[in-house]
Amino acid sequence: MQFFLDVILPIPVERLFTYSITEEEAKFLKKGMRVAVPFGKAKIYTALAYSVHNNKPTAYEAKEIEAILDEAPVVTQQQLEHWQWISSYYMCTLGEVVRSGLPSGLLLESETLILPKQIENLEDTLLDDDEFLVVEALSNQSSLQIKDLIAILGKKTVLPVIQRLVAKDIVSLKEEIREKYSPKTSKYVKLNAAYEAEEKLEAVLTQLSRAPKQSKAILSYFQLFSETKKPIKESQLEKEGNVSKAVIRALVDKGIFDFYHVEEDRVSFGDKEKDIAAVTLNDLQQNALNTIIDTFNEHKISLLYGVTASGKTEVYLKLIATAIAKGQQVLYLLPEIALTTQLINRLKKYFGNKVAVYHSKYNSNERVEVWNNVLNQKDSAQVVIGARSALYLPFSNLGLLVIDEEHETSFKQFDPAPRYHARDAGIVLAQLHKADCLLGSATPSLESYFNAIKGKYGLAKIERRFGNVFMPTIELVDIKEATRKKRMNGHFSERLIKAMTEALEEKEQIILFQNRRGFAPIVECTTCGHAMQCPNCDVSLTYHQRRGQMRCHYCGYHVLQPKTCEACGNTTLDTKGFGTEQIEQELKAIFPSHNTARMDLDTTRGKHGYAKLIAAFENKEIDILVGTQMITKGLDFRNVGLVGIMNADTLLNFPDYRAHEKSFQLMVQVAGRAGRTHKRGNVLIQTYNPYHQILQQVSTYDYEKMFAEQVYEREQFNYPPAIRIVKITLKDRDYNKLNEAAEWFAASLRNSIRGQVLGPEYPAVARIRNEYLKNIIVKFPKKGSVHATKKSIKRIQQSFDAISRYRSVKVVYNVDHI
DNA sequence: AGCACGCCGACT
DNA sequence: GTCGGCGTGCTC
Repeated sequence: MQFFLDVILPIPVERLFTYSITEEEAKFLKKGMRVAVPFGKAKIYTALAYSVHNNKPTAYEAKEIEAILDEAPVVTQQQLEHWQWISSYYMCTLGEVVRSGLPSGLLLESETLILPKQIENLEDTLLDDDEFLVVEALSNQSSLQIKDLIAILGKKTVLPVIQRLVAKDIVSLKEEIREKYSPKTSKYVKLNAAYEAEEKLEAVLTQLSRAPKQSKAILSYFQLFSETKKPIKESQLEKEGNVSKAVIRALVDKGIFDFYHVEEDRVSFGDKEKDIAAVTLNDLQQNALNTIIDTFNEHKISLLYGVTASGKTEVYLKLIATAIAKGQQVLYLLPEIALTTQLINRLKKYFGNKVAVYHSKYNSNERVEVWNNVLNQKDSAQVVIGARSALYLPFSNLGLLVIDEEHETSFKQFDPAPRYHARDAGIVLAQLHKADCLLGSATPSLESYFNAIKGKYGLAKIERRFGNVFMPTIELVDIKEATRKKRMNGHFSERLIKAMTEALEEKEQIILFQNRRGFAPIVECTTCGHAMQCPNCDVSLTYHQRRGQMRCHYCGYHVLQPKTCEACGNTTLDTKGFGTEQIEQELKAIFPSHNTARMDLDTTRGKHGYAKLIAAFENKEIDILVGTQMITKGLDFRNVGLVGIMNADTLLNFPDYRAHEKSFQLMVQVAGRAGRTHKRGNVLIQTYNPYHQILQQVSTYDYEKMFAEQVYEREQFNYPPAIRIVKITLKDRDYNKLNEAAEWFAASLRNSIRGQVLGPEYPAVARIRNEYLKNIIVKFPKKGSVHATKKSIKRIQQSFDAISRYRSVKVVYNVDHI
């Protein structure tokens, strides 16, 4: 009897791949273990074991697996079930889900190594220049990687050289898999067992009378040990005991001290815990909590709608504590930008070392550690706080899922497949685990609120701020008139400057919101109107003042800013529009004696960039902070008296059916940064159109009205939540081929789908990285055949792929696209 | 996704 | 004349 294994490879190919295995392996292997398999010409890939069977493939000879990488599954059954749901719902392959779900530290790939075979005493005439360079490099190093060769030879095509050398039997090749994950160890020092008895120790100390540093080291060791009652790290003895490394080593050499290594969690926190019982809820919070618990008892999802600074977090804390007490795992999902140290510290304060963090700024090793801790149900990862990718963790005992800032559109993954929405995928995950699921927001998404008032979700509200602080006053400032009368100071109206001056006099801090980074989006010639375009994409280049560059935000193309207009040669270049950089600059001119800072993608790069800015603002080193979206999330600043929104119109005029909903949410969230304690805060919104319905609704915090109006509009124009949407994007370098292909695709869809097919149409940016884009939108009713519709679409793609002329056209699906 | 094979332009 | 560009097809 022969045995075979079907595996999931982390590649965008629909099917499973079959490998041959021995009977022994067949007995050992379980679904969810990793195996290393040869795939393609020579590479070794990590694959996930899916099923063992005896059906010999007929069309090909199955290869043998290379190795089994795990003793026990690293991916659980429930996870696989969830991943399968993601793959089918979001129309991508299971392999793509595996690729984005498994931390890269667990997904190893082989690397080709070039090893010397016979490089001694070679005739120089046997070798050409490239070959000689390789041989010479190999006489110094035991092996080379392909990337080394590229560097050594200074060119990309190194394979022919390698092949020639292999043919001449001078080098050999080897595929090596390297485990990327290495546990972190710490070096500890302990007294050798032989000296533990007191008299022995005294003898040693007398023996060391002529080595004062060494005897002092031993005394320091004992002092530290009696203080902490814990094992002593070498680094600790070095620092706190004030002992040099050389002295410690000398003692180890004498056999008095021993070194030993202990594996350590990189992501470990202090164990100081505050008692959760000390958190008291006010009546509003308590009511909300009770409502939530009631809905959980009905096995329903719950939506917590609490205004900004109403104390939603305390409600979460109580629920988390309950789940922990039951021994369950908890997942607390947040949008990436809201994952601030502020919030993490708050959680750690109550749950101490039960809290693990999982997000993209964590490196591969740290992620693997969290993964393993969750898999093994370790206490140290009982509460996971993370960004959307934390959904992929191997929970087996999930009791509570909290999705905070539920309305955030960044929960939807945009670029590589799977293009999943963490809120929706999270709800499915919770149902799979029969876990409680709580969505929280100060400005719920239309979808969730829609579900709540239809009774599908439970709804809990907190309608007042914690401590009865008033919601900030919102004032709309008409800048159309001011602009016409030339009474604007750059982008600042007189009203805003006055309010800022007052706030600064009161020693309050100010936040200014501008939803665009960079200095100015476009540099335009005032003579001919020409703006520089990106050569690879259909967008204007953006001016970045600090580097004096014109940059493309889509492909990264950049050039130095030209002095004259490319088109007409005039020097009348002028900036149009404005970003955070320019606001900051104007600010410095208007308020030269105050400290200003800017917070956007550019200033928060790196692991700690963000935290530093936040800390500086908290410590009141910064008076005025200019920022993008980033400042709206999860930050709880005590001393902000004024918030200014520089230009509300750029938000409202965004070409997207969600623009109004998003503007409302963003502005209310930004406004919420003001006056969170004691004094009532102020918000100024500058706009050209103060009578816009959304601005009116923002200024009165009228979510209900916004909701009713938007839902009505969506129903009228056939948009979610009334219906469902799949966006299909086709891409190709060939403009004509793309058009033809897109028409073909759309026509086929119209033929076979019950629902509306819109397009194909060019998106706002119709070319990116030299690829032309065209979108087709499919709208279909929620009721009925969501699954069937997707199946029909997939079927059409199969016929599409069979047309050889269209082979190069890439098709991308975006289900529930935002 | 990678990677090899295969066919056409700009240059050691 | 080659090197290297990327279109096309395949991977158990």
